[in-house]
Amino acid sequence: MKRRLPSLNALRAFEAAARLGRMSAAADELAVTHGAVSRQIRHLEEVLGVPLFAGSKARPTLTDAGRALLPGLTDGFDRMDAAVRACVDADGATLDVSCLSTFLMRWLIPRLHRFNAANPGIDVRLRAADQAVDIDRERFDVIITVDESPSAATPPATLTLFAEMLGPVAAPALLPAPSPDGAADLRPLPVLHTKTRRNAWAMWSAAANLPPPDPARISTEFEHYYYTLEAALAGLGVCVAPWHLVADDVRSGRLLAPCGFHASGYVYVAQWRRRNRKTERFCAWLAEEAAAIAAAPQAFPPPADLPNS
Amino acid sequence: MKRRLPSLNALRAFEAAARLGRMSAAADELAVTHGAVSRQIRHLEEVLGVPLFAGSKARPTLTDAGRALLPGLTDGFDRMDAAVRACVDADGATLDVSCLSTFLMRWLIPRLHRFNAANPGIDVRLRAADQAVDIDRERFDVIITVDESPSAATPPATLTLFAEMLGPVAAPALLPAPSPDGAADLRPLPVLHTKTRRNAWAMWSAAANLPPPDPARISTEFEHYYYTLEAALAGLGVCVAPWHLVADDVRSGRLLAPCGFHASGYVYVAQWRRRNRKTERFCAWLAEEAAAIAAAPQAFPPPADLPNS
DNA sequence: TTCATTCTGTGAGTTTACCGCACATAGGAT
DNA sequence: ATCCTATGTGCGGTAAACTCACAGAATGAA
Repeated sequence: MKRRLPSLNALRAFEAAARLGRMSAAADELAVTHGAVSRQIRHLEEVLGVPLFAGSKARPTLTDAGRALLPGLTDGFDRMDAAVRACVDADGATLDVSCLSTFLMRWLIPRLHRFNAANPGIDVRLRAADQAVDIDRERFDVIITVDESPSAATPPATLTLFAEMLGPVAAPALLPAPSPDGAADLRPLPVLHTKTRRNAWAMWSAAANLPPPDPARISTEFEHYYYTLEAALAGLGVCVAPWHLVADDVRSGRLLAPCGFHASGYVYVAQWRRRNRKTERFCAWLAEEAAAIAAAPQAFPPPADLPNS
Repeated sequence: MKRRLPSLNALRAFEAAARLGRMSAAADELAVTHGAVSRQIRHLEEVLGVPLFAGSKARPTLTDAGRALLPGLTDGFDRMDAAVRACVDADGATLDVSCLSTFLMRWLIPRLHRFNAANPGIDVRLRAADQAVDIDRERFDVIITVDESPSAATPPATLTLFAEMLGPVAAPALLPAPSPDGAADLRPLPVLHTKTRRNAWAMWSAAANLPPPDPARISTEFEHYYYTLEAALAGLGVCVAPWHLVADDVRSGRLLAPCGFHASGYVYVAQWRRRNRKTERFCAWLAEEAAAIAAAPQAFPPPADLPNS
């Protein structure tokens, strides 16, 4: 006897609302508006020909029919969810990674060829996401982000990659001849800012215990950190950059960091929900790569008055 | 941990295709085209990041991932289906009845008040359906139809209501004074036909062993049997009518049936899939009502040459 | 009581998912 | 070789589903 299921989306909306007791809560869980849930449930009631919720509009309660319907649906959805999880945990499925966009472009992608070479069977799918990603809702295997508020009720597994170290960098062509100790005078240089991280200079100055640059100095603001770094490389001015994003450039001499780097307080972390072979391999590789660039020249003795007047 | 299910419709399409082994079969089951199933599965593969079918296009086979996904989905959908069935079987739900439209209007609806009075807790929802209704696919509790091809592999439970008895009827005002034996001369009357049942006169003439009306006679064709009956009642001519639809009119004298009625071979039946309290009550009531009108005057001696020249 | 808050119901308008159609493509069978 | 069967896909249309904004109704606090 064939199945005769009503709209699956309506069933899902009802299941969430019935389980949580409120349509608004279901709307949150399903990432839709309460109106959408309300309509879906009404539609389901019409199709089935039986009221599922009753009582006051502000505090609806399940009817007998609703109570009869709920457990089977919850069970059914749970089983389907388990099946999907098992499927995407299999080795053949891609490894989905969410990552801060600048980190993605300047750190992860340049190194990823090594992971691919070592793990030819694992297909990595990258996605740039600069706003907070809800690891409970989105289907990512690993999320690389900065640890700001470790307040989640059930915190996901977390691998600390490294603490962010900030320091001013600029192209060598822009700087006057460095003094014998390697320091250079940054004061005359234009200052580069980034719209999405306006507190970069302030964070650095607090961490380095040095005054921020004079607001009166020539400055340019870019939409994206990636542009700012490119601008610094192109010799447009000096910007505050995280060590891990410029380590290769500093080591190769494409950028100079005359003031060294200081911890900003941010910590880069990789988070995951389910440990499987793919996730383990990737996180292990991340840890290796992170360790390889960990030695930031934070001990570099900065000239006392360099960055500002 | 919240669920992270991909599109439910895509999951359903995959489940059907994987279970049946062919996308076309899934398309049949889901009552969509094969293209729709193909797209849904491709979409699912993209979202999950894992191929589910492989092999030749003409004979796709499940991948390991697909095999891992299928049983959980089947189980989940089955549980949901069971929950929905239990819910609609509950007393609070409506009783959904599909019915041939003329039968609905001229037989079921006029009698339904008695069912409602006797079963105030059961809400009947009627739907007219003149083409064949697949009781396995549509969500009806009872389907009233004519038994034509009892060839279904797993025939549903069936209640025979009565055999169809056909006979010519006309309004008394249209007929000349009847002869002493109650017969009347139908020959001069216009003949009423129905588009959806053009074989009515032929069926009757075969059953009654009388010649069909002369095609040269004045005739009118109506779109729907209901109109034809109304036309006969209004004195527009003579039509072949099933006894159960005109019994009340004949008994009250609004229609005359000078030739009596003869079995057409069609049998009216009620079918259902799941027996529950509502279905039982309704079918029992149907049987009662059917029995109450069963006595068609088929023994009425027709004049040998009445209907035709 | 009265007001503020919270939650659901709903009309209007918009987006998007989904589907059908028609054709292309590709194995497998006779 | 040719037919048959089954899936892949571009295009276009439609209905489902959603958002928005507002209304209505119950709860709790002042």
